[in-house]
Amino acid sequence: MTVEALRQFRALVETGGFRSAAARVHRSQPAVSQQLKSLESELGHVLLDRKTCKPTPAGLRLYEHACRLLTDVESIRRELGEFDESRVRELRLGTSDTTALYVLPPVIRRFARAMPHTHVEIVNRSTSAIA
Amino acid sequence: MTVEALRQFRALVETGGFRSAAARVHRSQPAVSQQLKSLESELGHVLLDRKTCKPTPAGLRLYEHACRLLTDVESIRRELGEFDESRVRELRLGTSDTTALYVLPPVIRRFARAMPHTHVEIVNRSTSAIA
DNA sequence: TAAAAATACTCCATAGGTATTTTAT
DNA sequence: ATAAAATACCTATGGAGTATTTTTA
Repeated sequence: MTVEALRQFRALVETGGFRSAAARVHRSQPAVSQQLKSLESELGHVLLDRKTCKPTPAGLRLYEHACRLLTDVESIRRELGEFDESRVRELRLGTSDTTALYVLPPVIRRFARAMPHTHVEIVNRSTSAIA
Repeated sequence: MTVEALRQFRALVETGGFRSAAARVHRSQPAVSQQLKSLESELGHVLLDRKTCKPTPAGLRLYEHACRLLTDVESIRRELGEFDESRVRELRLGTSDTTALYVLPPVIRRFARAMPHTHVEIVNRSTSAIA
């Protein structure tokens, strides 16, 4: 049972559909299907009625716990986030489309992992404008 | 931030050492080191003083949240577990040492994943005794 | 028949393990 | 000198994606 699975489950219950839930949590629809499936097999219960996308009794119980738990996770993040001292919070970056498309993705991915607290903003303009 | 990382962090705080924490959560010592490291980089704080193995102020806050959250996870498991109806709960298995050593591990792994609620008990005896 | 969910498959990130080095007592 | 933690490296698992099939309204 991962936090991520619970996030997705909450989205399922609250949006009432796999596609909508996927959109809410920024995942693909099959990813949400899979997480639900593994959650169900771990807990040993069907959690969601596939016709109506409404939680079963067991699912409803889980939903309530999940909300509490996720709220708690968010509050941890907020609380420790406020602790923050001197720290770069934002990086603005100007590039051409080509660079943005072919060069940046892996770079940004690594950067975001190394500096999860820095918000990255990318602006695409023509090469000359950027220069 | 995963539930597993929080479990390990709680063990670190409560046992006051990496080796002991690792033993408590059934992981290797480097695994615990790594999880702590990634937790710290995600939350942006040093959480544990490496000399004393005591939590920093931020770590202490996290510890309190972690306890609540983990208790919650356990209560979800317990609550939904009690829901259980007709279900095989135990599988007892007799084998030879050779089979147990060379054949069973991947089989048991798959089985345990597919049937997480069935407790597997393995008894090793000589082939003839098992027969 | 159209929309939604499930399945098949592929790939890659990451968690965990062992072996080893570094650090601290 | 010894014990503990960090680092290096490797492997395997599983989570997520795309493409596709199946299901249902």
